[in-house]
Amino acid sequence: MDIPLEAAFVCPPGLRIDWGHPENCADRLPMTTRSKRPTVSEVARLAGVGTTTVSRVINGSTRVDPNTLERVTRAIEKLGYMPNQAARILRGARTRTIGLLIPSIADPFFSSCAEAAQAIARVNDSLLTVITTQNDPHVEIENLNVLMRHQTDGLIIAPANSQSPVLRDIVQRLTVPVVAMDRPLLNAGISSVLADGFAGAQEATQHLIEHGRRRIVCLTGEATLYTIRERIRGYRKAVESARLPCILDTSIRDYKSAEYAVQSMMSEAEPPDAFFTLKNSTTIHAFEALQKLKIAIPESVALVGYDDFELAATVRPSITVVQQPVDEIGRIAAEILFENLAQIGVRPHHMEPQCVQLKTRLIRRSSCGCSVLAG
Amino acid sequence: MDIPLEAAFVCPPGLRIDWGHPENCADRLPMTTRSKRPTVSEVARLAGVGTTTVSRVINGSTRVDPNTLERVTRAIEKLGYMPNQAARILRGARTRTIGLLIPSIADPFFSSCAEAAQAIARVNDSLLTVITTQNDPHVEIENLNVLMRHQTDGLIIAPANSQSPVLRDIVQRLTVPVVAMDRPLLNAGISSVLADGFAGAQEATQHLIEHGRRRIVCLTGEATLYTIRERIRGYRKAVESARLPCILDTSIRDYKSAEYAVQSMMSEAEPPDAFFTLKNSTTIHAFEALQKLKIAIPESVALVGYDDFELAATVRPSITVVQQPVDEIGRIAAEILFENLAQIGVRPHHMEPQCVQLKTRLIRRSSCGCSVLAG
DNA sequence: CTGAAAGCGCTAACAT
DNA sequence: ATGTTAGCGCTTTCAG
Repeated sequence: MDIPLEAAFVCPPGLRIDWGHPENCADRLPMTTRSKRPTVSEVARLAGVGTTTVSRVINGSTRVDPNTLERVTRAIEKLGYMPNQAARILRGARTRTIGLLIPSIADPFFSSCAEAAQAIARVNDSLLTVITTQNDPHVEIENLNVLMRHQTDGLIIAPANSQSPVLRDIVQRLTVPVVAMDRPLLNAGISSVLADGFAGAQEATQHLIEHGRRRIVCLTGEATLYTIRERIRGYRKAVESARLPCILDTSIRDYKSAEYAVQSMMSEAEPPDAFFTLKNSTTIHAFEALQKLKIAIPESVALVGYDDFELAATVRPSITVVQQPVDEIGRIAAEILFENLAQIGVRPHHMEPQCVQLKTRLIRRSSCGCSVLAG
Repeated sequence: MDIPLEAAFVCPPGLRIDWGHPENCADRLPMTTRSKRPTVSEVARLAGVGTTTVSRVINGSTRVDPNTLERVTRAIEKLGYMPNQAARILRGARTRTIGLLIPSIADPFFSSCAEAAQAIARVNDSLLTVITTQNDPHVEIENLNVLMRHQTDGLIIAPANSQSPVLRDIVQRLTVPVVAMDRPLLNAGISSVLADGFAGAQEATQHLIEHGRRRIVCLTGEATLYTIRERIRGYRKAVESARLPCILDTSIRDYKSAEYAVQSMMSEAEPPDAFFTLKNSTTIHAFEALQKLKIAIPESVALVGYDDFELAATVRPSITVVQQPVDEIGRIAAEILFENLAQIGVRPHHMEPQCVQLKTRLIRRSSCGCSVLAG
């Protein structure tokens, strides 16, 4: 038994929803807003003991007389006492809060990562504080400072720029553990959890080649992100190995640009026979444009997208994609962070940074030319 | 000028990425992990002043000699000093953290709300801590306690059960402001920000009726949530006003159950001529089932869904939906929370609770029978 | 304009 | 087994 009385804080008296005694409910705290919460000394006074004893009870020390323990426990319940976190933190305790610094919460990829990370935080009795960067390096650094001011125990970050020397310097002089997620932070000596975009893109491109496609155009969207670059590398590797042309198009930003790009490419002398899109929005825009222009998928052009999305299987034709282990990424990043946290104090310095590369999975549906069972 | 030197904390010396002096970068803090951060007294000593003066400088008091201010500022920068939040909080300052208690982060609806709320928190110089309930009342209460232990300044919550007396009691005796989001918490005397599901569903059903549909089946999915109930009320109102049968089906949980439900209904003597689905997943499952069973939309049955989703416009036929003001909900909930926070101390008790009902919008696409421009 | 000192609530030496 | 006390880092009277 470690912290036997935590239950008293988790569910203060009368608030237990399972085994509560209704008669305890109504009359504990006055309805007028209590501005001051009870403190250890008040509990101590009521129980007729010293503050140390109360502290020991709260923290589950066994060296307390069963009799006193009983009295103290009752005093705690009577007062509805809850320890003041700030005081504990001031004395050096952890804040039990970790920070998550990501481009956006609304992005399904990152929101899934966040959900997974939060679950791990919960298991480790910690909270997750989410703050977004919109991929703006300035905002990123500012928010990183905000997080540090709030003394989060550690940090998971998806760096806007994997090579930013400024960010690297800041992270290196941080005294709390940091884990990079989805994108590494190069030479910062921190662990990172990534999906293997190179292999994923290579496999996808290779698959298209096996379908007999010869002019495979890679629709990158904005190509500044590390992840996108890796995918480009994978694509390039595959086409070059097959002595096929490497054709990159970075122009697609929205539906309009997609329609324009597709239309002009398809009316060239040697039109593409496949598109490989490197991110979700690009896949969708390209798909819509193809539909609108009545270009048959996969007959005229095949389509493979990077990153799965809910309706990829539902649209007609269903879209073949490279699927990333989204939850895993968030989960493992958080797990590594808490492992690091557990090491602090045990070993003089932080753990050896590790770089976890997660495998992607090619989900074969119809748009690549595979014939799949309907549904 | 309010807190003129916060800049010093936002961007400690050498870490400014715009106007930084590179030569300041490398040699400030020793590479060995500094376990102890500098404190006010260290700054005071270095600047040759008292701690009071340092505090004044930090907090932007104007009553400081320009000369001393200069010295102190330099000392702060030299040491890379950052105030210790815990100490401030212990003295009664806000934690500048608000909590968000939602069913799931991965759900696009709530992740969008969260993004909007986080943006408002940022504007108010606060952090957002997200914690999920999976709609489990037990988890909800436990997590609410966790949040309170962490002394968040306030709380935004999407209650798993709008009528839970237990949750109501807990919330009522909380000393921090609470705002309900998406779903109210009845009789708890707190503000709430909701989308008007009743009106939205009524309008959608009405629209189907205007298209000449007579047997409109409402596919509710799980019908325990407040929001779903409101939508059912709206549907019922519309069909009953038109003296049409009110047909509810609560059976759809996944693709399988959707296929089964659709198939059996369509083979009845009087098959439905329209489906009104009350949530995203139900819409998608029904749509897939209809596709699979080769039932023409909207010729055989029309389809209208509640809640918009990215590809609703892309699938064929495009799906007519009731669109909720997602960002607004998160934004306004957070705004009200910070308004309440601002009132504390000014007025003796919290502000009058307000209930904001946001209008939904019917997005007319093809599946309802409207002929829309392609795209 | 500036400084000394008290005290926020808690825990850990160090007594007893 | 239990109590006394110092002090975490900060702000804020209250004096100078």
